[in-house]
Amino acid sequence: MASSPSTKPNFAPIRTRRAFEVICEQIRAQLAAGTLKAGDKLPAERELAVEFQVSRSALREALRSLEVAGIIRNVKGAKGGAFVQTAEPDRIVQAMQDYVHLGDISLGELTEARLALQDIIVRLACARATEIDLAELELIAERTKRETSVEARYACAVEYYAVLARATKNRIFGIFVDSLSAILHEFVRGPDYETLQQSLIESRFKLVRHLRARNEEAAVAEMRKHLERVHRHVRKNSKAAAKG
Amino acid sequence: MASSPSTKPNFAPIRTRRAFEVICEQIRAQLAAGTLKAGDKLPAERELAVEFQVSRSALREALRSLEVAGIIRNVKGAKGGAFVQTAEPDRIVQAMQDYVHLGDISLGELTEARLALQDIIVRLACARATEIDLAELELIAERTKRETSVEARYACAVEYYAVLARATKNRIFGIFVDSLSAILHEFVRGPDYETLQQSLIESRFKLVRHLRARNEEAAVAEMRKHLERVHRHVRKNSKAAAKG
DNA sequence: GTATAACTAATGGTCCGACCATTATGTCAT
DNA sequence: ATGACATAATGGTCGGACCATTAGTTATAC
Repeated sequence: MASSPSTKPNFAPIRTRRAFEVICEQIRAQLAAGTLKAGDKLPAERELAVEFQVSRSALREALRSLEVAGIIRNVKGAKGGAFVQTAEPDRIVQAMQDYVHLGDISLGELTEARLALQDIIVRLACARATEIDLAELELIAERTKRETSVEARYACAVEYYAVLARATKNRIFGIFVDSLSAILHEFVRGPDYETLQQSLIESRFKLVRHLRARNEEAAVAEMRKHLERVHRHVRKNSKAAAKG
Repeated sequence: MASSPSTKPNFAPIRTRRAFEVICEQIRAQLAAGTLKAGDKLPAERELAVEFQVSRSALREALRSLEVAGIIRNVKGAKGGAFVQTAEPDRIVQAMQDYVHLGDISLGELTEARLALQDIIVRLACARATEIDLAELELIAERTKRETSVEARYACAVEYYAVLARATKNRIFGIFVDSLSAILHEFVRGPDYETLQQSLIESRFKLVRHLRARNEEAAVAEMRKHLERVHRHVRKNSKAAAKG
């Protein structure tokens, strides 16, 4: 406001670099560079603190961040320490869940994304699913039929989608599907969910039959029909919850 | 191994619940329940520590986790504190990046996923893009032409994809695209990238023209052609890096 | 009166040192 | 050999201290 007009301010936003951030970056860099990889063990906290020339508290905050990010796992006791983890998509799912909770992502966006995503997945799975994949899908569908609790059957459904995604041989789709499943889980409860579940099982068998026949269009159509029923239910519940 | 065969072990994996985890959960729960929402300010650390009956260190580790997860932001000074953040997809992108670094997600998976994703996005954008969206896309393409540095032009490309994703009116796709852009960024460097960039600009204009004409198939075809060129380049670089 | 400077209080960031809980390993008595 | 016990390593927690930054308040200068 009171700046002289002759010189353009052009200030760069200063950024206080906290100790733990720098430590995290260094460790992440070693990870990207490959000097650190899954299974490796970091030195003990007290040792690392000396190495980085920070207090143990600051170092611990860095390790805690990395642990929360799913990069390391802290195990205590003798021969314990911070171990670099193998990749787990859980954190991505968690991040997406946080995002949805914090923001105003609508149910419509979620269901639309899922529909579009499953379209791709079914097409790829139709081309690439092995007999092992198909058999596993059938097995899960069979198991779903035998399960008694609503919760157990839902878990089966999640697994079914996950295995289907795996059949694409592309793990990226698996992550996306897992994330959406986890988020939509919160909306799925309702009075008539149990009867819906029952009627969905047959659809899962049909899908496998289409996949085995490599009938892409029929498979996609079956999945769309399937999901649209689920989403109708979800929307109804959501509306009921908003009213109640 | 040495367990008695008469009794099935069936042990539940015990889980040491650390203080900071419990704190995180409670705060996350309040978030999901809506009692905490974006913009709210948490009590001061020393105060919260008393409330949770833990030491300040333990509480700080919890806050640090939440900050790393993008849920809160710690601002210091008087009237500072932990503020609940508005939703930012950055953390999801970060989580995906970590996953790729840690795991063995191949370049092929990344490019395939991007291709499939952009297919959907182009189709949706074709149906829903407003004139404002289209004008912005053109503006970015124009700006790309004027930029001189490779890095600046790449930033324009990322922005172009982001705006295109926004044109779908579904933020989920935006997140996916941002994530893949960030990850693929690492692979994009190379000797002849500059000449490639130049030749890609025209393709961006063409895509906008197809979108404006609501010609879905032409738009999808243009995007596929565009991406396949980029991915060929990326693969070549990747192979060169592996050899070198 | 107004503007500037100095002071004060609140708050996150860091450090230190201590102790606890858990775990692996070595040791010793039986 | 085997089981109980001691030992050491290591993460988890605690409490207190001080620093740096920031917003508000008060004093001072003009």
